[in-house]
Amino acid sequence: MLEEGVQTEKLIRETAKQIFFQKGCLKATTQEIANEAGVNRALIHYYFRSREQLLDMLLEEVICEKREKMHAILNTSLPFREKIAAYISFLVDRGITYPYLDNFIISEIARRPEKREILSGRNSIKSCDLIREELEEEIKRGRIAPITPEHFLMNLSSLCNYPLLAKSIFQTIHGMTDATYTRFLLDRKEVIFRTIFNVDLPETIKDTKTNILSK
Amino acid sequence: MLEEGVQTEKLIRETAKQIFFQKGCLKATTQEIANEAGVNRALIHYYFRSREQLLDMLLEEVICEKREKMHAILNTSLPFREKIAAYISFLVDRGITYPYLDNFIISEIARRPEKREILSGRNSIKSCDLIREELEEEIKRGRIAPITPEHFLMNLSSLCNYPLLAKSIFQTIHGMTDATYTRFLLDRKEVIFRTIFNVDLPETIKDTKTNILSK
Amino acid sequence: MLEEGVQTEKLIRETAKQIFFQKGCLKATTQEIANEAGVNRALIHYYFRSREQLLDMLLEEVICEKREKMHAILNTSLPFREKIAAYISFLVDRGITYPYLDNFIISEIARRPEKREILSGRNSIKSCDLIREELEEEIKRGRIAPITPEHFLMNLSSLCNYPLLAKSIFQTIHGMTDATYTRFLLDRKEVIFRTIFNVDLPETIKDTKTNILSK
Amino acid sequence: MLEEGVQTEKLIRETAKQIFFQKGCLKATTQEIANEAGVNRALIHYYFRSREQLLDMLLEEVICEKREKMHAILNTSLPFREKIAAYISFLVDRGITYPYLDNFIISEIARRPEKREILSGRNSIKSCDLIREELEEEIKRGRIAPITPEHFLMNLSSLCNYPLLAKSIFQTIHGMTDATYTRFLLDRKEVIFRTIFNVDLPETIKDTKTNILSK
DNA sequence: TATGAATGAGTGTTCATTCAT
DNA sequence: GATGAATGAACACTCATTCAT
Repeated sequence: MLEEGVQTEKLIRETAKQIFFQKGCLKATTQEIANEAGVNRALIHYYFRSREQLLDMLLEEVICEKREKMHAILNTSLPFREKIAAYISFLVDRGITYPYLDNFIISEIARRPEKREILSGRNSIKSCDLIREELEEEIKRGRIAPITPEHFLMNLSSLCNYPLLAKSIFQTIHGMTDATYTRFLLDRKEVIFRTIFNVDLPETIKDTKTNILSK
Repeated sequence: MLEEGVQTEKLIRETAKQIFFQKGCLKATTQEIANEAGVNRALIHYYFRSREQLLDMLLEEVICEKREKMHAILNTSLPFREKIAAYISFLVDRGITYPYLDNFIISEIARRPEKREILSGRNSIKSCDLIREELEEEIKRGRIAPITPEHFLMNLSSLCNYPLLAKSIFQTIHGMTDATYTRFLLDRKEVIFRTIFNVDLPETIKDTKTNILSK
Repeated sequence: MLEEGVQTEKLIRETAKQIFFQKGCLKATTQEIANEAGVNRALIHYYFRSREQLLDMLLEEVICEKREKMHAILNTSLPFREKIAAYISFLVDRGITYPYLDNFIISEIARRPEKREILSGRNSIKSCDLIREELEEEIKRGRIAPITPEHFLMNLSSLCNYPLLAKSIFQTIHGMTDATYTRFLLDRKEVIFRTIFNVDLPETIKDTKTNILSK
Repeated sequence: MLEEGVQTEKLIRETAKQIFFQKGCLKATTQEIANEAGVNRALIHYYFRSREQLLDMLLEEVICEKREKMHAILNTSLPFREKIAAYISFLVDRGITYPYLDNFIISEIARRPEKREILSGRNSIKSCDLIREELEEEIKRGRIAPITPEHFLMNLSSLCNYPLLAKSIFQTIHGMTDATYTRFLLDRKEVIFRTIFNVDLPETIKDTKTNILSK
């Protein structure tokens, strides 16, 4: 195959994602990545020039993908509550896959503030603009307590992301096993919906293709 | 003075806290700490033996202090909602002081899982046990939607901590200045209360010594 | 060449042996070894992981080699006196090559008693067992004064090794040049034989392939 | 007392001798010496200016003392064999007290050849000159095989000193306990006499004040 | 006389990176 | 494309030494 190299590049990228975003090894060395991927350390530089550029590429990739999916969900023509239910479900599932992603981004930006750029996708519409009108409509109808879209989204993000980020802290304090904690996390999908809207997640939503109880 | 050394030790400790927990420089070197504190690098080893032990000491100190204050708040004889209002206020203020603390803990535990010990204070009562009965009472009275104490506390922690943790992310995405963001954070005290209890924060609480709008 | 690295590794090893066992620089730093070998300091860690492991490798190598040669000599079918003559010759020549070896071993064991292991080769036969019977036979025949094999071997070792070990001391006290001292050492081959057996070293032995006057 | 300082100085000196010459810790730090002596580290510099000067002082002291006693023995009017018996006894006992002394001297001289000076006591008569005539007389009388005084003394030194120096090596190879080895060393007093003179150590010598079986 | 505090020079070690093959 | 060898820059850490008290 001609694309043997392409596969190797992908192998390195996926391995690095695992190490950084799943295992949370922020300081993982190129050697550790190479070992885990079963390739020569020098190959990392062959494909990515430097550790730093590999990092940036990973971040860009993972952040863009996330943003696109989030926007896709918010752009659907679903009713507001279903849309948010899908959003919650996506965030939680995403967090289960890459629990340390936020942690990683935060640390990286603290280290090199220039990297903020990666976050603010060029000419991309802000999430809060996507829901502003709908949210106002819901408030007007009295289906949700008055709140700005920024606080609304921050609430959502917080309730979805923090429990994943703080997995190790919470698990330790409450003495939960990995299984118990994953169960706890999935339960949260409903809890978060109820906390946000102050009503139970309707059975109709649970069963739709938004698949809020997946995984 | 006899306590000249004690002062220097404290200076190093406080400087390190700033660098690690306020500036979020997880990988700060001993040299950077020494420079910032204006002392010789070797002094850090003189007082703390190793970078690792300095880290542990800082964590222990800051975590214990936080846990004690949190428990103190939850142990007061205040009505439930006031207690929680105070709790929120404390968490947010705390987060403004040391925004990167959770981030730091998470990274440290990912690196050295043994450090979980530092979190689980010896023979300390779990927070959720402190509120279990009161929460059940509130639920029975219909003053809050049914929820387990674990999820209740997780909601609280998430809503308070994440916005601080993710300051750099959110600030970038929404193009907020530092001042705007601090304002946003303080606003959240009321937003969080409303999100949790689905009622406005009563004026009476705002004005009491729980001082929910402080800072 | 494929073995370029192997050569460099050997270069480092041989250089280190010279510095430690010939020049007697017990405290030689990795930098000094690297300088002497004309390589980068980091290469030492590339090949040997740590200074400690380099040391252990050198010791193991040099001790094993010595033990094997000693046992080979004691296992030959030569007459006893010739065997011992060969043994003396080997020890003295060996000592001229690596005068500080014993000194090094002694210091290392004082520093890390665990290293005794390196000395006691796994399942290796003790030297004194190899000569016990022959020595008893010689004593019975009245060709040597009664002595235990342990004392006999200790006498041999002492008479051969100490003059090399203490080269600097003796040379200073007696004001000998390097050349004079080497002559003195080679003379000792005969002196030692005479001291042990109380007879002159026979001309026949001198000329044989045991080559007692070599070097 | 006015001489409190003098006592402290002596305490440090004796402690250092133990560490260096008895325990064989060549690389012992000033901190280790201070700890062992129970004094402040800075005191070592107060009394001895530097670690190096402390070392030199210890060496000078211990070497001079040894040389004087050795010369005293060789200068007595005892018959030659008794004199040598006393010499052997002294060397072995000395070695039991400070087994690592020679090792230390050798290492120091390898490190700083200037220190040879310490060995060659100013205007002191060489040991071999002290016995030359007597030895020649003994050879003429046929009481000992022909040998130069240099080789004779080297034999003596080797047979007495090496077993002490190489204690750790020999003990390991032959699996001897400390007690067994000390017994072995004391036995050597007679063995050495026999090896040198090819006759048993007379009972009359054993019982005299030269006390060859002491300790 | 004695000491805690402070420092500079060095030491082993790690790591990302480069290069010849 | 891929790799072993090699390197420079940095890192935590140690230690003898100095100094003010």
